[in-house]
Amino acid sequence: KLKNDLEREPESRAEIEGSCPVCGDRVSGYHYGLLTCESCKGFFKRSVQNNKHYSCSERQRCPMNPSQRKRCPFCRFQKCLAVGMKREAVRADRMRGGRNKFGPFYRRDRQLKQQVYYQPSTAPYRVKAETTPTHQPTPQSDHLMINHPLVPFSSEGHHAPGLHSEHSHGTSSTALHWIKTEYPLSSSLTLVNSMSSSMAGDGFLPSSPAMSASNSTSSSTASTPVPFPYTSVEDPSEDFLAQLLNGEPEEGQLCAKVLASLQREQANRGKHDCLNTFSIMCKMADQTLFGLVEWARNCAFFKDLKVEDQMALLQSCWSELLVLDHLSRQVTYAKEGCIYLVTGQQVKVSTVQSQAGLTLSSLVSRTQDLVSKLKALHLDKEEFVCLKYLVLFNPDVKSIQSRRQVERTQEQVNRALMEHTQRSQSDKFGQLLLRLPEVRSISLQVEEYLYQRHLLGDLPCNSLLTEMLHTKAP
DNA sequence: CTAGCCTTGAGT
DNA sequence: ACTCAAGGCTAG
Repeated sequence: KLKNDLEREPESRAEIEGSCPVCGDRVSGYHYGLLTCESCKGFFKRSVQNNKHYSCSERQRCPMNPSQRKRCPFCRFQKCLAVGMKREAVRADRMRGGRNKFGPFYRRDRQLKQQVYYQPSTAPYRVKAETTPTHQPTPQSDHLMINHPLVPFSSEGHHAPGLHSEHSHGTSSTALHWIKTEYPLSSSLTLVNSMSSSMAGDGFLPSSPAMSASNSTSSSTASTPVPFPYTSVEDPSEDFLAQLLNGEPEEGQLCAKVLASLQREQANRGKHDCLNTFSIMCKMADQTLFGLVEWARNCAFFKDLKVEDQMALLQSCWSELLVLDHLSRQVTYAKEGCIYLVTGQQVKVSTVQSQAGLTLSSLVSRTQDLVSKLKALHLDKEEFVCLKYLVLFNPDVKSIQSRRQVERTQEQVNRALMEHTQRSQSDKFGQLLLRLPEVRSISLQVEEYLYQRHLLGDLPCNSLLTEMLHTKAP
């Protein structure tokens, strides 16, 4: 019997842990944010510690597998970052042993995987037969789940001596609260609790590992400036775009995060106390919104703005960002006739339409129309980021203090988008910009719809969504 | 450089 | 006392 157990153990372990997301080799544990093999762990460590800059002699898409991974360190390192390995987890002070702050996340992630593994049929989310008899969590999304801890780590304190100076003392109007603190609504929402508990001490060093193009101004060994990964670019506008792109979150991680939060939500309620579909959608939107706020806070140019301006911009465009985000997800992932949710599930449009009321129904059709138009234009991710930036940096928002700065950024992005689109189709640029009014219009309708439901008491309380609806500028 | 194995040490 | 992710070491 014991022998049986001993024999079976490694099997199931292997199945749960899967293979290294970088090269496919055998996983040896959590390393720098997720489960990877021993060699990729070592490679990542060396690369970050020695501040390596590789380049690729091919077309930056070299195959990654155990036998070929040595061939192209550039592609290997890129893949490491792409799957979510964290530079912040490599210690600047080289201290050995002990645990860092990610420890709790590893534990949580392990638990989540156990759950998912042992109840594949209860599958990640029961969106309830009401609207979706059709979803099957694709094997691909399962794979993502397995390989990504739900970890949006943003800062590893680096316990660098003498670095914690700023704390958000002083001004704290209630409305400003959520963006000033490390995470929005940290007091009330679950998403955040899990992480703020262990990271609260750090204050908010913005620490965007994304971009710091300039190199070492500080010579201290702690807080090594993070090099910009793409160095070989011929065109300045593409370089600029790469910078914007660098802050884009990875869909797989977002998906895992949202799923995890939904799962926690459901765990907190009894077995038979299921949320209705609308509430689930709200929760998804809410989590997506968190992601977008997080994105904005860390993204180039935006993080240089005054907090008040950041707030004003986000409050004015959150719904547009949400719509845009939805659209990009549809364009890149959705199958024909389906709506692709952040969670990786697909719902037939017809199913939704048959259940939806008048307003929602029209909203869905308008959105789907826009999706097909955008699909026809073959938007790439550069173009989507630009649109997001254009929507975010809106100099027409009232009460903006650094209007010049916002304007300049908008112009810069606009120019980059123009140059980028000109090389593909004749008037793609114009076509793209022409879609923005519709995005705006849809987003307004969304807000209105949500507000109605809010008045009916249908919205889950304590959501960022609700808060946004409320702080709508007069 | 690579990658397997070894040593550390905070968190449990 | 044990765990297990960090860093270290070293043959190939």
